[in-house]
Amino acid sequence: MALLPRNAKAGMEGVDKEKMQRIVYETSKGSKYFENEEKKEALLRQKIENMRAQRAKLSAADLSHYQTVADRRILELEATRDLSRIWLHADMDAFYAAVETLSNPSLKGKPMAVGGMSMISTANYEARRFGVRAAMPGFIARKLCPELIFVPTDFKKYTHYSELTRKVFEKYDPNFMAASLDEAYLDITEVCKERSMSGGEIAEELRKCVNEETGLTCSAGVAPNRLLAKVCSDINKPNGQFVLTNDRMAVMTFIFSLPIRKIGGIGKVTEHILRDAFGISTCEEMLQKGGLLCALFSHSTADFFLSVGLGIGRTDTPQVSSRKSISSERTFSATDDETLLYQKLADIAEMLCTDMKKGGLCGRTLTLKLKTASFEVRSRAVTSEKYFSSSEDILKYASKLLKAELPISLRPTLVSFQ
DNA sequence: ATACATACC
DNA sequence: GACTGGTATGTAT
Repeated sequence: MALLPRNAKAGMEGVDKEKMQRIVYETSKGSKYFENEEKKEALLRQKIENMRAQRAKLSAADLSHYQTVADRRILELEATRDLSRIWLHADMDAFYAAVETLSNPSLKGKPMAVGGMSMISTANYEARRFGVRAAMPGFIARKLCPELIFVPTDFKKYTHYSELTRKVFEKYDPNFMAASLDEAYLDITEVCKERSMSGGEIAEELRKCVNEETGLTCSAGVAPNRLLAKVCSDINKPNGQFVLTNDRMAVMTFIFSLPIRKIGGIGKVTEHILRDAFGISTCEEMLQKGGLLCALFSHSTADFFLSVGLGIGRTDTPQVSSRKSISSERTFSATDDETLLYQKLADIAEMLCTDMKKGGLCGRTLTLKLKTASFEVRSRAVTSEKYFSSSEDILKYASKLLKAELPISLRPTLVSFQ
């Protein structure tokens, strides 16, 4: 059985999900992509089996030891709980699609997706009712919704509107953290205090202001930390908000019934592992099974799981760290023509070099990412003595890496690390 | 340092 | 017919 694609998004009530699943399945069944997905799922099942076996091997003494470890760690984490800050997570509603509708109002009310036949990056709410969603290939989306309108991606436009929203965010928190073009975290503790307003009142005002400045709507979550604020912004999407008060009991009540998949950082795979190997589906169960988690996961992963169970997240404002990598990748139809592969590599090297020059960046490690015709992904890296940034250097290292892989049928990529 | 996986938008 | 692209981070070796 295939894994479910992604979170069911808002606006999907009263829709024939089974029929949609079947269309998605029928459309991709038998493809190279599908075969690769099945292979990955088999590996995941294997990994889960291994974890179940490890779990079964734990003696009563082990279990009691790790329970003690978990109990102590829970107390330590609880001691770090900070309820003094108010965080707001702002999330634009169907951002790219909404921007495109703004510049072409005739799209209003019609199912529409931003992207093309190979991939969709955003679907508006009308399209979501048909099961169309981000990260779905366009040709499948069109099967789900034959009248779907496709609009090509235009990052310049989205960047412009993103800047408008950021001017608003700045007024509430000059140090706000941009998470992407359409999402940001704001520490609104000070502004709440200065203006004697609640987090919810600030959120209402901010959303109204964003709407006036851009014509777009957004949703907001207000909570004592960023992890919770992010969960909250999704609750009353679109054009809504949700406030979680700075009260330990309120936080615990909220988090306990929450499915773990709602938490940022817990994706499809982690959800599957925790459910099938440990019977964990809600955040409360993270705490209840804390001993097992401490026994079978690394220190940092177990810590993350336990803090999720406690509803503890980051409340600090880290200074903006410099970027750690820059990459350029392009997927093309599979070929084993070596001359063509080198040509593609040169093109990507050129694009990467352009981006590096633009950012005034250079790197020491070059990673060549290869996608085979069967959708398998490989990476090969070299680290040089000195930093480099010229397209000649990039191509020199990349060619060497590619040469070692030939002969091969590829649809590749190129990455450079710092 | 390298390879690969996971996650997020 | 067709399943992205950019960045960060975790885990294992």
